[in-house]
Amino acid sequence: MTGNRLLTLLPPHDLARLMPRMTRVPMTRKRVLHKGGEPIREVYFPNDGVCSMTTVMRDGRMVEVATIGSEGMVGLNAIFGRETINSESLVQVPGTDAWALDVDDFRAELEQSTALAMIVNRYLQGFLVMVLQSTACNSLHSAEERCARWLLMTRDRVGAPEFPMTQELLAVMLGVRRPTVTLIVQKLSQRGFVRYSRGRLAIADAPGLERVSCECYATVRAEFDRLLAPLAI
Amino acid sequence: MTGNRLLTLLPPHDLARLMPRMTRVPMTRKRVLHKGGEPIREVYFPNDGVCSMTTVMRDGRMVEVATIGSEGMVGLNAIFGRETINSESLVQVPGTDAWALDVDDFRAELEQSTALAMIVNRYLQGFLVMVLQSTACNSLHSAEERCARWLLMTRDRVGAPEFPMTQELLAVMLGVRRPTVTLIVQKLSQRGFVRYSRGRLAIADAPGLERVSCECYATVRAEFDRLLAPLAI
DNA sequence: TCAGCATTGTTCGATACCGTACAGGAATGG
DNA sequence: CCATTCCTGTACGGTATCGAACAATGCTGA
Repeated sequence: MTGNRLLTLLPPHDLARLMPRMTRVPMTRKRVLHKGGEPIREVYFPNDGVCSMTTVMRDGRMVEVATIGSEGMVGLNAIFGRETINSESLVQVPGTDAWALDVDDFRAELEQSTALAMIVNRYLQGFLVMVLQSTACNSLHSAEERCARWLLMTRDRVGAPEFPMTQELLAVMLGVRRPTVTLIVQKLSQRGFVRYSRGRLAIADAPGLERVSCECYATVRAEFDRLLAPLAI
Repeated sequence: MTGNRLLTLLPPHDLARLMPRMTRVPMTRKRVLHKGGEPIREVYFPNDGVCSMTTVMRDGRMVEVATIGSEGMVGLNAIFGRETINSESLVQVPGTDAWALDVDDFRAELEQSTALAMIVNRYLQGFLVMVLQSTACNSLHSAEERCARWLLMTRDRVGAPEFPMTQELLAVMLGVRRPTVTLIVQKLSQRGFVRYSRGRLAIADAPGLERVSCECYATVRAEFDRLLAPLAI
């Protein structure tokens, strides 16, 4: 049916009303879901794969500010209105598809369905914690720690220990240069935590990887688990 | 009356209903408004001065994740409930006082007053943009650029080009060590952008400081100005 | 099969910042 | 007025990461 965690939490009745208005869009790599500066037309509920919300600086440098997978939605700020904020969202790790919903439909549904409003509210809460933690993380933790964190987060979201991932993309995620990523990945390989070959990354020793990752991984994950636990709704 | 921008935006009737339930708390330096891990009891609307929302890591290292002054409120996440998130809020730059409001009163008022809900919603929007921008900023910009940005932001919030500020605090704000701050401040002094002496910082050449600051200063400021413009309510 | 492209590996010097330690000056409180 | 505490300046070697090339490898499509 759907692999998206927010949609899964919806009561069947609410979900049934929503489904006819949603379309499937393929989660192909590098697909741009929201372009910076353009109004949001649709919001997306990924069933798998991973999307990045990025900020683009004036000099063209781009860096990830938030990661979104099946636990959330792309275009959260549509709750505030159609205007975009200074950021761009795109698919980083490909998946099968995401549910796309027109912004107006989404906003209308938020009014009608208290369940959806509550779920989106909880996701917003988790999203905020994630971004706050990332802010601290980026100023205190090394590129290696953050790399390990990102790989673990991605594994959780794609639901598999192996996924396509170029070092170039990883460099954008972490806000470092690509050669730095090469060094880090080599280091992680030598210690047996990951295996890497030409665009495919496999996590070989997750507990080991978690040891070299910073605490931000566990913190954010615990928060999402708490907020999006089925029973809590 | 009040110097807090959110309260000022309230219609007189709504503000009048709120005032009797608020108390003044002095904005003395290092005063802790929300302790990490403890439930939020009150939210605060600063009239002046600057507060920091910080994240504390397991090893004790602390770093600022958001700055709050008279343009906002401390304890925004009370909109989600009483539970704290993994962060601590305290006064960084002293001011005269802030309005304190009991969380339950705040939440009740959010239900009753659509004006307050709308204003808080707008502040949330700005807050999110600020934190997202900071995430990117922390991973791309140098300590010097971020320092200049922080000083300009602080000037805007205290409404004066001179304010008390130790290098130790500045180091926590920026997530760097104190000796690094010493070097940066010396550099900014030599170029005539700031004057500094024992706990007092004065901005001598704001346009100059803005030139060495990263673009994040202007971006976030423009966003808050847009969102909290009186006419837009 | 081969050309072309995307991706990865590697080098180099340069620089920003760390970690730690210590010393001196200014404010503060008894 | 003295002791203490806070704040600032400074030093040092060490490390992470930059910036900018260039080489090497594997994929892909004509």
